[in-house]
Amino acid sequence: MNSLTEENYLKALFNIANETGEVNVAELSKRLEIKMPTVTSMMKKLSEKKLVHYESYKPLQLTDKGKKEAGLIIRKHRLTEMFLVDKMKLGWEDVHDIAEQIEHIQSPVFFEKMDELLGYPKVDPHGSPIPDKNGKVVWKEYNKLSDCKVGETVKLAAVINTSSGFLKFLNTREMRLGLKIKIKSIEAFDKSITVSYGKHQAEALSNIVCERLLVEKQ
Amino acid sequence: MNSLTEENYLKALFNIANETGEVNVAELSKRLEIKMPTVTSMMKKLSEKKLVHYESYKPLQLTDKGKKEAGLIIRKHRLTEMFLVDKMKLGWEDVHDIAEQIEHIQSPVFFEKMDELLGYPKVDPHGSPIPDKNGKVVWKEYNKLSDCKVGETVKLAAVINTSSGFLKFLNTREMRLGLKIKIKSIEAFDKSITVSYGKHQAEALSNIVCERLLVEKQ
DNA sequence: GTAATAAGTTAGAGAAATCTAACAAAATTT
DNA sequence: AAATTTTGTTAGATTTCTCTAACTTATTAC
Ligand SMILES: [Mn+2]
Ligand SMILES: [Mn+2]
Ligand SMILES: [Mn+2]
Ligand SMILES: [Mn+2]
Repeated sequence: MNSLTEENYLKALFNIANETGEVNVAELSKRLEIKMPTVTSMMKKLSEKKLVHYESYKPLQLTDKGKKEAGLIIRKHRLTEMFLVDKMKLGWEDVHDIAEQIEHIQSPVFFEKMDELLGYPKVDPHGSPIPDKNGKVVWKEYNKLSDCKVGETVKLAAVINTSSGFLKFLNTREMRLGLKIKIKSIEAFDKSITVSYGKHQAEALSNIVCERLLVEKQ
Repeated sequence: MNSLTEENYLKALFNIANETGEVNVAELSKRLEIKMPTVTSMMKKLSEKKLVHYESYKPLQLTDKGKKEAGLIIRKHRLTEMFLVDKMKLGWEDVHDIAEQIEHIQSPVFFEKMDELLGYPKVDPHGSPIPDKNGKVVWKEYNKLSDCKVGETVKLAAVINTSSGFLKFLNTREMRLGLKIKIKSIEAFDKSITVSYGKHQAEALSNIVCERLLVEKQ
């Protein structure tokens, strides 16, 4: 059994590896807001437990065992987020902080019931894939809205940044996952994009926003 | 903010006081499965935080502040149990261990939503009262089934022992809260009681069982 | 009312998770 | 290639929560 602290390290290792490929002590330290010497000693501990491959000055790597355990924690996190949105009617901007806590609950039956009630969902409310019961996760290849061309019609599939602030911004524009979006024009100067969707005929979105919206081409 | 450990001490103090009136170090130590010297030092700490009145060799007492905080944790516990049974379709014998963990979740909105979805319940699945938003709890006066007379018809209102084993036993006899039970006879020798209810015409219940069943007279 | 037992405290130590200060290695810049 | 900066490690201390051993106080038994 891993402690809550160890679980948070595993999850961070898994997430950073999925985002940037390689994980180093400095990045992990920044992500967890824990000083580097503390991270180093935890890496030694997780190495003892065969969850991490650790060698001084080398990039950090989860073992297969570590990947599986991390995947299962993320599974609990994302199932929880889905449950909170679908069954408890909380906003997608409110669920992350609660899921950060509930992901550590030890109770297979609790999460199996969640999964069942939700109808075995494949993605969470932010479009992130839910790892399977072996902790395995398959990422679909999406495009950033900022990489699309004028005239294309795309479907909003996922959001990269899941900060409450960003999600609340999307709420004000009535943007939801599954939304069909048409690219009307792109401003060369600042790469902002004007799109139309639903009742919105011409909504201007900054490049910063468009880089955080993942879409599927139709 | 109190730590998870502190919360568990507060809750135990509250529960023991409600069961037996007075709380002493030995009882608290037994309940929490923590050695007495550890309990003593935690009492000093909680006393510092104005949550417990502590004097050497005197009975332990929660302050008003301590009672409120304990009541609010128990509120979260019992709301959770109700949610797990009513909304997640888990058995009343399965929910306590999960609630023991979820009661420590920090998220007012999460528990308010639970309360709302449940329609502001007053009791949990075991018949225990749910403290209000100020941590206040009012116990109804129930009778033990073992104290009833032959010929009386009573309603099952609560169970005292909420161990999974006892609740599974009640399941095998199809006994639920709200059930109307008629006392048919009492065996003088061992104080076992024969009752009828639902489809059950004559079910013999040992005194040990009857002492754990709280009923309301009709 | 003394002896035995139970309950409670003090003292000291250990595990887990964190920190700061100082040093060492690696990468980057010039 | 030397200097500088970034990254990572070691050493030692701190906080929280726990324990055991030894001692003290209170209660119960005789
Ligand atoms: Mn999340
Ligand atoms: Mn998510
Ligand atoms: Mn319970
Ligand atoms: Mn209960």
